[in-house]
Amino acid sequence: MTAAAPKSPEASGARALTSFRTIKTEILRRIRDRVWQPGELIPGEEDLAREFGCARVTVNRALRELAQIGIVERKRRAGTRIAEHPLREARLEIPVVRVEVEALGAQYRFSVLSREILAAPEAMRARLDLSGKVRMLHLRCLHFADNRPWQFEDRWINLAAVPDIEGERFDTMSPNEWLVKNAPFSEMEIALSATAATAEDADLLGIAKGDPLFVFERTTWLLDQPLTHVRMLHRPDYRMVSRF
Amino acid sequence: MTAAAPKSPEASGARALTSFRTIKTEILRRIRDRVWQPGELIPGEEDLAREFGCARVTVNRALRELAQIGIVERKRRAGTRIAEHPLREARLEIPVVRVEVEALGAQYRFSVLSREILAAPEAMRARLDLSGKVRMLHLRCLHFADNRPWQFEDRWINLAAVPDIEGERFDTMSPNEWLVKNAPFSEMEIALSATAATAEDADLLGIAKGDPLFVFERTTWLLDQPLTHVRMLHRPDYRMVSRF
DNA sequence: GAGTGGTCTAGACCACTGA
DNA sequence: CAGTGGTCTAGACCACTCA
Repeated sequence: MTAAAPKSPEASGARALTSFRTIKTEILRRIRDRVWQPGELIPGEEDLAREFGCARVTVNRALRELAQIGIVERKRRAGTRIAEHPLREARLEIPVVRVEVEALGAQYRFSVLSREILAAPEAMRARLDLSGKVRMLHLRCLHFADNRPWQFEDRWINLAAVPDIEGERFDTMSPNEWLVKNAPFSEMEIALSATAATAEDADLLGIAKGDPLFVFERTTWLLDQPLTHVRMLHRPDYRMVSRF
Repeated sequence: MTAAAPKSPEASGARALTSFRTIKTEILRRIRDRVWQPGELIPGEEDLAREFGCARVTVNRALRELAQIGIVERKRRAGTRIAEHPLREARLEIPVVRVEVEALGAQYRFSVLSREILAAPEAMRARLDLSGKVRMLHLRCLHFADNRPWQFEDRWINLAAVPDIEGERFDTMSPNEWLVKNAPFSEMEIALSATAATAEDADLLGIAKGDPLFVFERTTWLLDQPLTHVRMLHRPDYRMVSRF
């Protein structure tokens, strides 16, 4: 018997019947059809592998991915059970503002309102888990779609972690894009909220003071070293959507 | 040689050195240290496996997970390259409102403002990819933290997909929790935005008309069958945070 | 202590796609 | 059409945890 050949009779000539995707779907079906109820313990990997006529690793991958999205909960020794409270994770695509604007068919433009290098203020040090004296680059930018203000960005960058950015003038590439291109990260914290536009916000974004703004804050790290913190304000008509 | 024993000399007695986690970290390190630059093609799985002294599957898992979070991009035949625009995904935990409130040390309470069964309005059918005559349950609920309004929820439920909910009175369990417990889903769409409180919103949430509200909309499906659509409004001081 | 999931190895076939 | 990633098999050791 060859390696990839299915073992179960009903699967003859139909690889897909024992693929990890098929197993995921079948498990979802059993949950939907109440064969397995929330909170219920389901058979172990070994048993399922025997039932599906596949290797245990294949069942493992299916269950691992279902656990990742919160459909089942797995514990050693305790086994796998259908999640009672599927505290699911939503995945949000983090857009590059230029790409986002251009995807709407609008013309993208940005402007750097201010640029200064200074010691990190206490609040920023706390937010980034930094201590001691830290030089940071503080930038304030406005992004436009067809010359209409689209997003106001207030960013702090840890120069110790991203030294190359100190010489950048951002004539053609926005700080956002420069960082995306040159400073990959492995960890991130995001916070979403709504706030009322201050007089300055309103002036910059071309809206009225007190109008609702969508706030997107993001902090990133690479291997425990903080890179940047950014606060982005969007006009009231902005929607962040994700389907998966 | 036993199955799990590492092959590389430096790994003797240190399994972890060739684990998929180690490989992920090492790849991130190389990106950080500019050994591999954005856009660059990195060695194939086979080569890396040889270099790290591990099986190709192990490298595969490391790279697959890095691709999942957008650090690298993979294509058959073309190989794996460091992402130029790491359009990363943010992961947001979707909270059960009761759990969220109780986590703050506050007392949770909810109230069903209205409950009606009716044919789906056109807008809702479109949103849920439904056609024809569809019976839906429409619910409006208010959630409290220590008797202070916390969230206003406007929900539509597809009775064909979740028939058992028709008899529910929601005396003790909120619709939110009932669904979480009884109607697992496999697909979801979320939309985040900010809006100004209408007079009714303001009245319900105990804030002023025009105050900024954080809006969280969610639609869920199980195996292509739409389950529910919900629009949740939060008071201006609400923040949705996630770190990973 | 024993059972379950977590992970690794070695080898293989296959699908896709870019040179 | 050849090379790369995608995935599967079979077998194994190990870590954690619960009874």
